[in-house]
Amino acid sequence: MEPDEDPTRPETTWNDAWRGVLFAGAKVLRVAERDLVEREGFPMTWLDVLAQLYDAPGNGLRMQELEERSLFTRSGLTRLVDRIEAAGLVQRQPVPGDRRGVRVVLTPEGRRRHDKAFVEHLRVIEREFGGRLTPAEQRAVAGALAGFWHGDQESATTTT
Amino acid sequence: MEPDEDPTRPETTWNDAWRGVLFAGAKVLRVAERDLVEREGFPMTWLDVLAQLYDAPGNGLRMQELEERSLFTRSGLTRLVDRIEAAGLVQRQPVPGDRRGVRVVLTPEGRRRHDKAFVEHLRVIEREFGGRLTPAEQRAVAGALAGFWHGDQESATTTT
DNA sequence: AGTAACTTATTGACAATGCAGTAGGTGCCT
DNA sequence: AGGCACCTACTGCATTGTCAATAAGTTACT
Repeated sequence: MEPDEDPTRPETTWNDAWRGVLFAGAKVLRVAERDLVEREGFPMTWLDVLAQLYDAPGNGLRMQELEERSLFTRSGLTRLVDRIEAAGLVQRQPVPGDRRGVRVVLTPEGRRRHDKAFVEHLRVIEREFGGRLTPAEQRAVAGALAGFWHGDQESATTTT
Repeated sequence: MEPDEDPTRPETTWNDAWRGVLFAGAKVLRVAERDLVEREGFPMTWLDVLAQLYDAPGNGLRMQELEERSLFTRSGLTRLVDRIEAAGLVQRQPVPGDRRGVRVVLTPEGRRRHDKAFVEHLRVIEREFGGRLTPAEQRAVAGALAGFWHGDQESATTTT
Protein backbone atom coordinates (compact mmCIF):
# COMPACT_ATOMS: atom_id res chain seq x y z
CA MET A 1 0.00 0.00 0.00
CA GLU A 2 1.42 3.32 -1.00
CA PRO A 3 -0.29 6.26 0.60
CA ASP A 4 -0.32 9.57 -1.23
CA GLU A 5 2.98 11.08 -0.44
CA ASP A 6 2.32 14.47 -1.95
CA PRO A 7 -0.83 16.15 -0.76
CA THR A 8 -0.68 18.69 -3.58
CA ARG A 9 -0.75 15.88 -6.14
CA PRO A 10 -3.34 13.46 -4.83
CA GLU A 11 -4.64 10.61 -6.94
CA THR A 12 -8.14 11.30 -8.08
CA THR A 13 -10.39 9.21 -10.22
CA TRP A 14 -11.23 12.11 -12.50
CA ASN A 15 -7.73 13.34 -13.10
CA ASP A 16 -7.10 11.49 -16.32
CA ALA A 17 -10.48 12.44 -17.68
CA TRP A 18 -9.80 16.09 -16.98
CA ARG A 19 -6.38 15.97 -18.55
CA GLY A 20 -7.91 14.31 -21.57
CA VAL A 21 -10.51 17.02 -21.97
CA LEU A 22 -7.93 19.72 -21.59
CA PHE A 23 -5.36 18.29 -23.93
CA ALA A 24 -7.80 17.17 -26.57
CA GLY A 25 -9.40 20.60 -26.66
CA ALA A 26 -6.19 22.57 -26.63
CA LYS A 27 -4.35 20.49 -29.17
CA VAL A 28 -7.17 20.24 -31.67
CA LEU A 29 -7.94 23.91 -31.34
CA ARG A 30 -4.39 24.89 -31.93
CA VAL A 31 -4.20 22.89 -35.12
CA ALA A 32 -7.55 24.20 -36.28
CA GLU A 33 -6.57 27.76 -35.57
CA ARG A 34 -3.40 27.56 -37.58
CA ASP A 35 -5.09 25.81 -40.43
CA LEU A 36 -7.81 28.42 -40.55
CA VAL A 37 -5.43 31.34 -40.55
CA GLU A 38 -3.36 29.80 -43.30
CA ARG A 39 -6.26 28.83 -45.48
CA GLU A 40 -8.69 31.66 -44.95
CA GLY A 41 -6.61 34.44 -43.55
CA PHE A 42 -8.71 35.01 -40.46
CA PRO A 43 -8.67 33.59 -36.96
CA MET A 44 -11.22 31.43 -35.24
CA THR A 45 -12.79 34.33 -33.41
CA TRP A 46 -13.99 35.54 -36.78
CA LEU A 47 -15.38 32.16 -37.69
CA ASP A 48 -17.20 32.10 -34.37
CA VAL A 49 -18.95 35.30 -35.20
CA LEU A 50 -19.65 34.37 -38.79
CA ALA A 51 -21.08 31.03 -37.74
CA GLN A 52 -23.30 32.60 -35.11
CA LEU A 53 -24.68 34.98 -37.67
CA TYR A 54 -25.09 32.17 -40.17
CA ASP A 55 -27.16 30.23 -37.69
CA ALA A 56 -29.28 33.22 -36.76
CA PRO A 57 -32.59 34.11 -38.39
CA GLY A 58 -31.92 36.46 -41.26
CA ASN A 59 -28.19 35.90 -40.82
CA GLY A 60 -28.07 38.75 -38.32
CA LEU A 61 -27.87 39.41 -34.61
CA ARG A 62 -27.64 42.37 -32.27
CA MET A 63 -24.41 42.95 -30.43
CA GLN A 64 -26.06 41.87 -27.25
CA GLU A 65 -27.19 38.59 -28.73
CA LEU A 66 -23.78 37.99 -30.15
CA GLU A 67 -22.29 38.56 -26.75
CA GLU A 68 -24.57 35.99 -25.15
CA ARG A 69 -23.55 33.40 -27.72
CA SER A 70 -19.84 33.97 -27.43
CA LEU A 71 -17.20 34.05 -24.74
CA PHE A 72 -16.42 37.70 -25.39
CA THR A 73 -17.20 40.78 -23.42
CA ARG A 74 -19.17 43.51 -25.07
CA SER A 75 -16.21 45.75 -25.63
CA GLY A 76 -14.19 42.91 -27.05
CA LEU A 77 -16.98 42.19 -29.46
CA THR A 78 -17.24 45.79 -30.57
CA ARG A 79 -13.67 45.65 -31.72
CA LEU A 80 -13.88 42.20 -33.17
CA VAL A 81 -16.88 43.23 -35.23
CA ASP A 82 -14.99 46.38 -36.22
CA ARG A 83 -12.31 44.26 -37.80
CA ILE A 84 -14.63 41.82 -39.49
CA GLU A 85 -16.65 44.70 -40.82
CA ALA A 86 -13.52 46.42 -42.11
CA ALA A 87 -12.79 43.21 -43.99
CA GLY A 88 -16.23 43.38 -45.54
CA LEU A 89 -17.61 40.14 -44.13
CA VAL A 90 -20.29 41.66 -41.93
CA GLN A 91 -22.11 44.94 -41.85
CA ARG A 92 -23.69 46.97 -39.09
CA GLN A 93 -27.26 48.06 -39.62
CA PRO A 94 -29.68 50.04 -37.49
CA VAL A 95 -32.27 48.12 -35.54
CA PRO A 96 -35.75 49.28 -36.56
CA GLY A 97 -37.50 50.63 -33.52
CA ASP A 98 -34.49 50.91 -31.23
CA ARG A 99 -31.98 53.50 -32.18
CA ARG A 100 -29.55 52.35 -29.54
CA GLY A 101 -29.17 48.95 -31.10
CA VAL A 102 -26.98 47.65 -33.87
CA ARG A 103 -27.74 44.66 -35.96
CA VAL A 104 -24.78 42.81 -37.38
CA VAL A 105 -25.50 40.90 -40.57
CA LEU A 106 -23.48 38.71 -42.88
CA THR A 107 -22.63 40.27 -46.22
CA PRO A 108 -22.79 38.02 -49.28
CA GLU A 109 -19.03 37.90 -49.20
CA GLY A 110 -19.12 37.03 -45.54
CA ARG A 111 -21.55 34.28 -46.27
CA ARG A 112 -19.29 32.83 -48.92
CA ARG A 113 -16.20 33.01 -46.75
CA HIS A 114 -18.10 31.42 -43.91
CA ASP A 115 -19.27 28.50 -45.98
CA LYS A 116 -15.85 27.74 -47.31
CA ALA A 117 -14.11 28.19 -44.00
CA PHE A 118 -16.61 26.23 -41.99
CA VAL A 119 -16.50 23.20 -44.22
CA GLU A 120 -12.73 23.20 -44.01
CA HIS A 121 -12.91 23.69 -40.29
CA LEU A 122 -15.13 20.65 -39.90
CA ARG A 123 -12.73 18.60 -41.92
CA VAL A 124 -9.90 19.55 -39.60
CA ILE A 125 -11.88 18.75 -36.47
CA GLU A 126 -12.86 15.43 -37.95
CA ARG A 127 -9.29 14.60 -38.81
CA GLU A 128 -7.82 15.76 -35.53
CA PHE A 129 -10.56 14.71 -33.18
CA GLY A 130 -13.40 12.61 -34.51
CA GLY A 131 -11.18 10.36 -36.52
CA ARG A 132 -9.13 9.47 -33.49
CA LEU A 133 -12.08 8.02 -31.61
CA THR A 134 -14.07 4.92 -32.25
CA PRO A 135 -17.84 5.35 -32.60
CA ALA A 136 -18.27 3.84 -29.16
CA GLU A 137 -15.80 6.30 -27.69
CA GLN A 138 -17.54 9.16 -29.39
CA ARG A 139 -20.83 8.14 -27.84
CA ALA A 140 -19.25 7.67 -24.44
CA VAL A 141 -17.62 11.09 -24.43
CA ALA A 142 -20.71 12.77 -25.79
CA GLY A 143 -22.88 11.15 -23.16
CA ALA A 144 -20.56 11.88 -20.27
CA LEU A 145 -20.05 15.53 -21.12
CA ALA A 146 -23.50 16.39 -22.43
CA GLY A 147 -24.43 17.94 -19.11
CA PHE A 148 -21.96 20.73 -19.63
CA TRP A 149 -23.93 22.29 -22.42
CA HIS A 150 -27.41 21.00 -21.92
CA GLY A 151 -28.44 22.04 -18.49
CA ASP A 152 -26.85 25.38 -18.07
CA GLN A 153 -27.58 28.72 -19.56
CA GLU A 154 -24.74 28.37 -22.01
CA SER A 155 -26.09 27.17 -25.29
CA ALA A 156 -25.41 28.48 -28.75
CA THR A 157 -23.68 26.71 -31.59
CA THR A 158 -20.13 26.93 -30.52
CA THR A 159 -18.09 26.72 -33.62
CA THR A 160 -14.68 26.48 -32.20
CA MET B 1 -35.43 10.03 -44.32
CA GLU B 2 -34.19 13.54 -44.07
CA PRO B 3 -31.08 14.27 -46.04
CA ASP B 4 -28.70 16.92 -44.78
CA GLU B 5 -30.17 20.12 -45.98
CA ASP B 6 -27.26 22.33 -45.03
CA PRO B 7 -23.88 21.17 -46.21
CA THR B 8 -22.11 23.54 -43.86
CA ARG B 9 -23.84 21.91 -40.87
CA PRO B 10 -23.68 18.20 -41.58
CA GLU B 11 -24.54 15.60 -38.98
CA THR B 12 -21.45 13.88 -37.74
CA THR B 13 -21.07 11.18 -35.16
CA TRP B 14 -18.37 13.06 -33.32
CA ASN B 15 -20.07 16.40 -33.14
CA ASP B 16 -21.59 15.99 -29.69
CA ALA B 17 -18.37 14.59 -28.31
CA TRP B 18 -16.44 17.59 -29.60
CA ARG B 19 -18.95 20.05 -28.24
CA GLY B 20 -18.76 18.28 -24.93
CA VAL B 21 -15.00 18.53 -24.77
CA LEU B 22 -15.10 22.17 -25.73
CA PHE B 23 -17.81 23.25 -23.36
CA ALA B 24 -16.62 21.20 -20.45
CA GLY B 25 -13.13 22.59 -20.79
CA ALA B 26 -14.16 26.18 -21.32
CA LYS B 27 -16.74 26.30 -18.57
CA VAL B 28 -14.68 24.61 -15.92
CA LEU B 29 -11.65 26.67 -16.76
CA ARG B 30 -13.55 29.88 -16.56
CA VAL B 31 -14.82 29.08 -13.09
CA ALA B 32 -11.41 27.90 -11.97
CA GLU B 33 -9.75 31.01 -13.32
CA ARG B 34 -12.03 33.35 -11.49
CA ASP B 35 -11.78 31.39 -8.29
CA LEU B 36 -8.01 31.41 -8.46
CA VAL B 37 -7.73 35.13 -9.08
CA GLU B 38 -10.07 35.89 -6.23
CA ARG B 39 -8.45 33.55 -3.76
CA GLU B 40 -4.80 33.82 -4.63
CA GLY B 41 -4.52 37.00 -6.61
CA PHE B 42 -2.84 35.48 -9.62
CA PRO B 43 -4.13 33.94 -12.83
CA MET B 44 -3.91 30.39 -14.03
CA THR B 45 -0.94 31.06 -16.25
CA TRP B 46 1.04 31.63 -13.09
CA LEU B 47 -0.18 28.43 -11.53
CA ASP B 48 0.81 26.59 -14.68
CA VAL B 49 4.34 27.78 -14.33
CA LEU B 50 4.51 27.22 -10.59
CA ALA B 51 3.16 23.69 -10.97
CA GLN B 52 5.62 22.85 -13.71
CA LEU B 53 8.46 23.99 -11.52
CA TYR B 54 7.06 22.14 -8.55
CA ASP B 55 7.00 18.93 -10.54
CA ALA B 56 10.50 19.43 -11.87
CA PRO B 57 13.63 18.03 -10.22
CA GLY B 58 15.00 20.64 -7.87
CA ASN B 59 11.89 22.73 -8.38
CA GLY B 60 13.52 24.40 -11.36
CA LEU B 61 13.50 24.39 -15.15
CA ARG B 62 15.19 26.24 -17.98
CA MET B 63 13.12 28.57 -20.06
CA GLN B 64 13.29 26.15 -22.91
CA GLU B 65 11.96 23.29 -20.82
CA LEU B 66 9.23 25.48 -19.51
CA GLU B 67 8.26 26.34 -23.04
CA GLU B 68 8.01 22.70 -24.03
CA ARG B 69 5.70 22.03 -21.12
CA SER B 70 3.40 24.94 -21.71
CA LEU B 71 1.33 26.39 -24.50
CA PHE B 72 3.32 29.61 -24.54
CA THR B 73 5.84 30.90 -26.98
CA ARG B 74 9.29 31.64 -25.74
CA SER B 75 8.83 35.35 -25.68
CA GLY B 76 5.48 35.05 -23.97
CA LEU B 77 7.16 32.99 -21.30
CA THR B 78 9.92 35.52 -20.83
CA ARG B 79 7.34 38.08 -19.91
CA LEU B 80 5.24 35.75 -17.85
CA VAL B 81 8.28 34.77 -15.82
CA ASP B 82 9.17 38.46 -15.52
CA ARG B 83 5.90 39.09 -13.75
CA ILE B 84 6.04 36.05 -11.52
CA GLU B 85 9.59 36.91 -10.59
CA ALA B 86 8.63 40.48 -9.81
CA ALA B 87 6.05 39.05 -7.43
CA GLY B 88 8.78 37.04 -5.77
CA LEU B 89 7.42 33.57 -6.48
CA VAL B 90 10.22 32.44 -8.76
CA GLN B 91 13.79 33.45 -9.33
CA ARG B 92 16.12 33.33 -12.31
CA GLN B 93 19.46 31.68 -11.80
CA PRO B 94 22.38 31.01 -14.09
CA VAL B 95 22.73 27.54 -15.54
CA PRO B 96 26.07 26.02 -14.59
CA GLY B 97 27.95 25.20 -17.74
CA ASP B 98 25.84 27.18 -20.17
CA ARG B 99 25.95 30.87 -19.80
CA ARG B 100 23.19 31.41 -22.32
CA GLY B 101 20.70 29.59 -20.23
CA VAL B 102 18.49 30.63 -17.38
CA ARG B 103 17.14 28.36 -14.76
CA VAL B 104 13.86 29.36 -13.19
CA VAL B 105 13.33 28.07 -9.68
CA LEU B 106 10.58 28.32 -7.14
CA THR B 107 11.31 30.55 -4.19
CA PRO B 108 10.14 29.37 -0.77
CA GLU B 109 7.34 31.88 -1.01
CA GLY B 110 6.48 30.57 -4.48
CA ARG B 111 6.43 27.08 -3.15
CA ARG B 112 4.02 28.05 -0.39
CA ARG B 113 1.73 29.93 -2.72
CA HIS B 114 1.78 27.05 -5.14
CA ASP B 115 0.81 24.50 -2.53
CA LYS B 116 -2.07 26.52 -1.27
CA ALA B 117 -3.31 27.49 -4.70
CA PHE B 118 -2.99 24.07 -6.21
CA VAL B 119 -4.95 22.35 -3.51
CA GLU B 120 -7.72 24.89 -3.91
CA HIS B 121 -7.54 24.51 -7.65
CA LEU B 122 -8.01 20.77 -7.41
CA ARG B 123 -11.02 21.27 -5.23
CA VAL B 124 -12.60 23.50 -7.82
CA ILE B 125 -11.90 21.09 -10.67
CA GLU B 126 -13.33 18.28 -8.64
CA ARG B 127 -16.45 20.22 -7.85
CA GLU B 128 -16.95 21.55 -11.35
CA PHE B 129 -15.81 18.57 -13.35
CA GLY B 130 -15.06 15.35 -11.56
CA GLY B 131 -18.09 15.52 -9.35
CA ARG B 132 -20.38 15.81 -12.32
CA LEU B 133 -19.33 12.48 -13.79
CA THR B 134 -19.91 8.99 -12.55
CA PRO B 135 -16.85 6.81 -12.05
CA ALA B 136 -17.76 4.89 -15.19
CA GLU B 137 -18.01 8.11 -17.16
CA GLN B 138 -14.68 9.26 -15.82
CA ARG B 139 -13.07 6.06 -17.00
CA ALA B 140 -14.74 6.25 -20.37
CA VAL B 141 -13.63 9.82 -21.01
CA ALA B 142 -10.13 9.15 -19.75
CA GLY B 143 -9.79 6.12 -21.96
CA ALA B 144 -11.18 7.76 -25.06
CA LEU B 145 -9.03 10.87 -24.80
CA ALA B 146 -5.84 9.38 -23.43
CA GLY B 147 -4.31 9.35 -26.89
CA PHE B 148 -4.20 13.10 -26.96
CA TRP B 149 -1.53 13.29 -24.32
CA HIS B 150 0.11 9.92 -24.40
CA GLY B 151 1.34 9.47 -27.90
CA ASP B 152 2.43 12.90 -28.87
CA GLN B 153 5.30 15.00 -27.76
CA GLU B 154 3.10 17.03 -25.48
CA SER B 155 3.32 15.63 -22.01
CA ALA B 156 3.87 17.49 -18.78
CA THR B 157 1.53 17.94 -15.89
CA THR B 158 -0.87 20.40 -17.30
CA THR B 159 -2.31 22.16 -14.38
CA THR B 160 -4.97 24.15 -16.01
C1' DA C 1 42.92 29.05 -33.17
C1' DG C 2 39.26 31.01 -36.45
C1' DT C 3 34.98 31.19 -38.04
C1' DA C 4 30.47 29.83 -39.56
C1' DA C 5 26.21 27.86 -37.98
C1' DC C 6 23.29 27.03 -34.46
C1' DT C 7 20.99 27.85 -29.53
C1' DT C 8 19.17 30.46 -25.80
C1' DA C 9 16.74 34.04 -24.01
C1' DT C 10 15.34 38.81 -24.42
C1' DT C 11 13.46 42.97 -26.56
C1' DG C 12 10.63 46.10 -29.72
C1' DA C 13 6.66 46.77 -32.30
C1' DC C 14 2.22 45.51 -32.57
C1' DA C 15 -2.50 42.89 -32.17
C1' DA C 16 -6.14 41.55 -29.23
C1' DT C 17 -8.83 41.75 -25.12
C1' DG C 18 -10.88 43.19 -20.61
C1' DC C 19 -12.42 46.80 -17.29
C1' DA C 20 -14.33 51.03 -16.18
C1' DG C 21 -16.32 54.98 -17.73
C1' DT C 22 -19.32 57.54 -21.28
C1' DA C 23 -22.88 59.09 -24.63
C1' DG C 24 -26.99 58.46 -26.44
C1' DG C 25 -31.71 56.21 -26.39
C1' DT C 26 -35.85 54.11 -24.09
C1' DG C 27 -39.52 53.66 -20.95
C1' DC C 28 -41.86 54.15 -16.68
C1' DC C 29 -44.04 56.92 -13.26
C1' DT C 30 -46.04 60.75 -11.66
C1' DA D 1 -44.56 66.74 -20.39
C1' DG D 2 -40.49 66.09 -16.97
C1' DG D 3 -37.44 63.36 -14.70
C1' DC D 4 -35.14 59.21 -13.31
C1' DA D 5 -33.54 54.60 -13.86
C1' DC D 6 -32.09 51.51 -17.11
C1' DC D 7 -30.28 49.69 -21.48
C1' DT D 8 -27.12 49.60 -25.67
C1' DA D 9 -22.97 50.10 -27.66
C1' DC D 10 -18.54 52.39 -27.92
C1' DT D 11 -13.99 54.43 -26.20
C1' DG D 12 -9.53 55.16 -23.30
C1' DC D 13 -6.33 52.83 -20.76
C1' DA D 14 -3.87 48.94 -19.09
C1' DT D 15 -2.66 44.15 -19.62
C1' DT D 16 -1.32 40.15 -22.00
C1' DG D 17 0.33 37.73 -25.72
C1' DT D 18 2.72 36.91 -30.58
C1' DC D 19 6.15 37.56 -34.31
C1' DA D 20 10.45 39.16 -35.99
C1' DA D 21 14.79 40.84 -34.94
C1' DT D 22 18.78 40.82 -31.72
C1' DA D 23 22.53 39.91 -28.39
C1' DA D 24 25.15 36.63 -26.17
C1' DG D 25 27.04 31.98 -25.92
C1' DT D 26 28.19 27.38 -27.78
C1' DT D 27 29.58 23.85 -31.10
C1' DA D 28 31.69 21.92 -35.10
C1' DC D 29 34.61 22.08 -38.89
C1' DT D 30 38.91 23.12 -40.99
